[in-house]
Amino acid sequence: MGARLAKTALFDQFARVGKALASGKRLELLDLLAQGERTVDALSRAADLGLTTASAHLQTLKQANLVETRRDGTKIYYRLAGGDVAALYALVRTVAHERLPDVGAAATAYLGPETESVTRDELLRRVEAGRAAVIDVRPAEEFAAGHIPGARSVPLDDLADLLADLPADQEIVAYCRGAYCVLAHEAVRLLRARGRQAVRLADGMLEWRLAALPVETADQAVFDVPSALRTRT
Amino acid sequence: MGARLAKTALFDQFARVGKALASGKRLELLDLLAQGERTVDALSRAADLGLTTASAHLQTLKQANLVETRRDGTKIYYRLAGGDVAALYALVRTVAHERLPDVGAAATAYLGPETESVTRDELLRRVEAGRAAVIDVRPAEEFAAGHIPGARSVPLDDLADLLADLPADQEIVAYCRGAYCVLAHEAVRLLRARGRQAVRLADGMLEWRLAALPVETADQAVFDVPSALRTRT
DNA sequence: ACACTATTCCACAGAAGATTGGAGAATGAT
DNA sequence: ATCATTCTCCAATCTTCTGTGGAATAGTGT
Repeated sequence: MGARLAKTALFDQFARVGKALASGKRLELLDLLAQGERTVDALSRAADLGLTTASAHLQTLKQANLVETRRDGTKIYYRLAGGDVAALYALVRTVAHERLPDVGAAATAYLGPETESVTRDELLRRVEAGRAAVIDVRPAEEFAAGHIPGARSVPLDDLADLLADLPADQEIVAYCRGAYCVLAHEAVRLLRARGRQAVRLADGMLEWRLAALPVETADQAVFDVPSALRTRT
Repeated sequence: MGARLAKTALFDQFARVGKALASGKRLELLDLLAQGERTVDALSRAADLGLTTASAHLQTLKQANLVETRRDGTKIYYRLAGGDVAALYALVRTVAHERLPDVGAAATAYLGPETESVTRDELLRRVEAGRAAVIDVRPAEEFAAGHIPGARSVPLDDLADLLADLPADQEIVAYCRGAYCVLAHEAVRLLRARGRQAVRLADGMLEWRLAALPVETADQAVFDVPSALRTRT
C-alpha cells in the first residue's frame, strides 16, 4: 500500500508553509502585514517590488493560507491570516539570528550603530512612574491599526518638525515595528543629536502583540495570538 | 546609500531558514533528527531517499545551521542544532494544520482511522494512579536517546511478540515520535485487535520535549528547549 | 457605455533547486 | 600498503521559482 506515498504527501503539505517562508521578499511582506492590513500597491512600494511581482508573492502567501484578503472598492487589502502566522514569522527570525552568524552582521549593516534600548517591562515601568513619554514612529496608518496604549503617533518623517511638541523634561522612548525595524533606531539618533534623552524599545509592535500586551486601536484587531503561542516573559 | 540593499540582505538572511524548511524531505529529516542523532545512511533509508540526495538535503540544513554533525569513525552523525529548531519545526506543522485544510486529509490518509488518545497531563495522571503502563513503540535507538520516565521500550515490530509480557490488568498507553507519527496509531490498533485496553498519547516525544517535561536517557540530551519557547500547558 | 484605477493572469527568460551516477576523501580493518 | 565502508563533491539533467512586461478582469465615477 501507499504508506510511503501518504507520508510524503503529508510532509509536502507541511512544506507548503515552509515554501511560503522561503523568500526574503515574502518575509518582508509578512513583516509589513504584521503591522496591519495593506493594499497590494502599498505593499509593493513598501517592499520595493514591481506591482506584478508583489501580487505574485502575495498569491503565494495566499495559497499557503498565511494571508487573507478583503476587497474595498477597487482596492484589495491583504492581512495576516492569524496570530500563529505572526508567531511563526517571529520564530523564523529568532532562529535565523540564533543560528546564522551573518544575521548579526546584516542587521547591524541595516540598522546602523546600536542605540540604547529598554525592554517592554522597563518601558511599562518608566511610563507608570511618569518618567517617560512613548512615541510611535511608524507611519500613521500603522499607528491607527494598533499601538501601545498612551503612545503618541510621531511618524519618523515628521519627527524633526514635531520636536518642539515633545516634553523636554521626560525621557522619550521610541518604538516601531519590531526587532529589525530601522525607524526607532533613527528616531533615537535624531533625538539625541538634538540633545534629548531618548531610548528605544528593544523590539516593537510585533513582539508587543505576541506577548499579548494591551493594544489600543481605532478599528479592529490586526491579529490575535493563540494563548499557546504567546511570548513568555 | 544602500539602505534598501541592506534591508534586502537582512531579509534574505532570514529567508535562509525559510528555504531550509521548504522541502517535505527536509522536514522529514528534521522529524527524524528530533528523536536523536542519526547517520546519513540511516536517515536516507528512514526517509526513503537516495544516499546522495539525503546527503545533499542534509548539507542544505547544515548550511542553514539547523543541524550539526559529529564524526565517529567512518560514520557521520547528524543532530538538531538546538531546541529552537525543534520548536520551529513543530510550529510549521501546527500552522500548516491550522491553515491548510489539506493537511487534515493527508494526515488521516497516512495515520489511518482515528484512535483514542490521551493528553500528556492525563498520561501522567494515569501512570501516577497506577492505572496505566506506558510503552514506547519507536525503534530502540530512539528510546535510548531519550524517553518518558518509566516507559518500556516495545518497538512496534516486536509488539506482537511481546504481547504476553504486557500487564493484562492495566490500560496500555502507547506513544511514538510526535503528532504525525504512525507508530502509536498502529500499536493501539494491534493491541485492541488482541483485546487489550489501549490508547495512545495524543502527540509524542517531540512535544514532550518541547513542553520541557522530564526525559530519561542513557546518553546525552538530544536538545534543550530555551525557556521562552517551551510549550504552555 | 466610457474612461479610469487596482489587481490578477499569462507568457517568457534567467536563476535557483532537486535528483542521480560516478569520482574522490576520510577512516578503519586486514 | 591495500581494501572496504561511509560520506561528500561534482557534473548533467530536469523541474521549479522569480521578475517583468503586456493583456485581461473587476469595480468606480461620469
